[in-house]
Amino acid sequence: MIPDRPLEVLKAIVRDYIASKEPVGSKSLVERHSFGVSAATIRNDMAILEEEELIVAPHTSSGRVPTDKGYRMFVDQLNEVKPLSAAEKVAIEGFLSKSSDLDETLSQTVRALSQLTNQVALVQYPSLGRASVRHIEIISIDDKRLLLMLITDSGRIQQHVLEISGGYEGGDVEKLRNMLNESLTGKGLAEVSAIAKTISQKATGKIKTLAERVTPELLALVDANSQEKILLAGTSNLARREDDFPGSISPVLEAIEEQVVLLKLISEMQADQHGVSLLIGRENSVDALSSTSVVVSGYENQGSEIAKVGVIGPTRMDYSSNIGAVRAVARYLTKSLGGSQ
Amino acid sequence: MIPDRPLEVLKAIVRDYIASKEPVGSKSLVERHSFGVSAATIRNDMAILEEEELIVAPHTSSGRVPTDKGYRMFVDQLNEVKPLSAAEKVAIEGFLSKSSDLDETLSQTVRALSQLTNQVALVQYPSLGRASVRHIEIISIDDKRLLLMLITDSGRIQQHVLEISGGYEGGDVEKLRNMLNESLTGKGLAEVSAIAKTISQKATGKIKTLAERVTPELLALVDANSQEKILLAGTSNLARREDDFPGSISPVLEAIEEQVVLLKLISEMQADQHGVSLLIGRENSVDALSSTSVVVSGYENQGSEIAKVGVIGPTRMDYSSNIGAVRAVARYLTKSLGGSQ
DNA sequence: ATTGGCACTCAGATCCATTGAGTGCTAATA
DNA sequence: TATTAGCACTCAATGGATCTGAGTGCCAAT
Repeated sequence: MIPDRPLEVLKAIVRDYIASKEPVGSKSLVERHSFGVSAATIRNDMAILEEEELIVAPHTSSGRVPTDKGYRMFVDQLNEVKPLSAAEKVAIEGFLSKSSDLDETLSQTVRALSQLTNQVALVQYPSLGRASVRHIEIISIDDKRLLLMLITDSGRIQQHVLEISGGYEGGDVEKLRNMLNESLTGKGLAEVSAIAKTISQKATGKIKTLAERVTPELLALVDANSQEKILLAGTSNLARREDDFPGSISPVLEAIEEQVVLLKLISEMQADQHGVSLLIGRENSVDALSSTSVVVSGYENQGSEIAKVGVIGPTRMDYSSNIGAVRAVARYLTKSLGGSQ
Repeated sequence: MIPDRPLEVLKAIVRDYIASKEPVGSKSLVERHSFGVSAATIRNDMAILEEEELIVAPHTSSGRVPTDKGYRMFVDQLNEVKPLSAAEKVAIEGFLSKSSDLDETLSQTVRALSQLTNQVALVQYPSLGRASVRHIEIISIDDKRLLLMLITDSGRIQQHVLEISGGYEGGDVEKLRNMLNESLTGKGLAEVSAIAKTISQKATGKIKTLAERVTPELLALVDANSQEKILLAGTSNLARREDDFPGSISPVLEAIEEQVVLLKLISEMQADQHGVSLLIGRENSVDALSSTSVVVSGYENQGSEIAKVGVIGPTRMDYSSNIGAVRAVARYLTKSLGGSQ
């Protein structure tokens, strides 16, 4: 629908604007790129683009700036993303190969991604969804307290200390633990609730008392596990791009700190052509984030996507390299999890 | 050494400047406060203060602004800090009474403090120092991986997943766990290294192999435990006070994200009169933080200080209420830990 | 020791002219 | 029909020049 040259012009505008932060005009455009035509022709093309709301002029008679729609068209046209440099690959490998511990892996990943892209990086913890119980552990810390742990097959470990009023014996704890593990290991988290109840009922005597104290906490853990969690890194990268935000950055930072908002945002995103999914500017529903874009990709364990990883930055970002970085990091993460799970 | 009225003038200047962000002059000073004297007299007093480098004029002939030294004198003169309102107390209680889990307690605390003060709040995890081993746990997750846990008496729980190449039996793991607990429980973290070695030597056969794999990881955990950790909240509060920072906030945010720097800073701080310790502006050694002040207080467990909690914000902050809030939160935290440990 | 008075300073606001990159339109051209 | 040169026009940004007012330091008088 949009002719060829105008499309090229759009791409050039986006690229120049990303590089310079200055609205770009027809003259500088013909100077920097070699379209075989004159500035006047470019102006005609720009009129088309403006008609389609792909670009807009901040003031009557100054250069043009891409709209959200313009950026969108730009990335949709993007058929190859900037691959990582060898050095970057090495850096990622170094970051990720160290640990087989989920917590560490994720926190290293998010830091790596933020350094790679110079954006705010985020990684979502593997969520309940398809997760199942790998192991339940109850440890007696002292005679008044128990440490309850839930380990899921995604590698996520959740623990909670609970206080016990009445006395109990080591044997009881062990019995309860075995009961729980026998009936729950391998079960999906969603099923835990129902099963745990029957255990409470089956038990007798002291163990029953104990079970009645422990199972609610176990369910709370499951709940906390399903309550998704996000790890952030590189917040200061946003601040460095202050000028890309209209009034002040602080509402943006606030919105990003608000995990619930972010989670809702990224969980609604579905990967497109590059295995990467993005929201540009007002495409996302959060008002404070109207001048930011989000780039995420899913990462997998055992063949199915378990959570997302990505970056968030000003709408005026280098989409090509950010998409490349996010995609690469997601792959490395998948590989790293696959290797150790 | 500094006469009475000038001191009062200093206090008024600090308060007015904090409230208005405008350099304050002699005239507005006599208007807003009822010194019984004229503006000219105030000017004389201000000359004294300027002589002592407690205040400074941004430009020849504009109002005065407190220097770091001025703020310092101000807070040192502060003999009563703003107590929390009833509503604030209720809010804290609500925040902190929920959990007996260290992780949760701390993260709730730091969020509460940041909301209370509208500053960036930070809490340091209890560090090794006087901490000792309460319990060591080894859990076999599957036939290739073990989960190693270290629980200290400060309530900190640290875990690490490690992969085992050779096969092992459940009994071996249990034996090793018992050996470790018998010899390490109650011992200070500093002693763990030496003792763990002798265990490796004492063990035989399969257990020895296992021990040789596990103890290094255990030491790494101890190390990670001694490697202090800080929890932050409310970063966006800094951004909201953008104008209080000369060029851009981003170097400030960067410095704050850099845990190592922060840790060094707060660990060198020693409580003064109010049980609270503060660094004002350039009193701290970090360049990027030269226009911020740090307010911290220690919190205790079993009678001795185990870590710090506090806020960091622009030098132009409301010291009185921030000191009050930090002190109160530290006390609540101490109480909350004492109750559950 | 305090004060009224006064000359002086200087950042910030306001106004104005200039500049220049950029536009839209039209008439000529390939 | 698509392209282009030319031209009048717009308007943000820039850089004085000027004005204003809050604030100062100092001095002589109380």
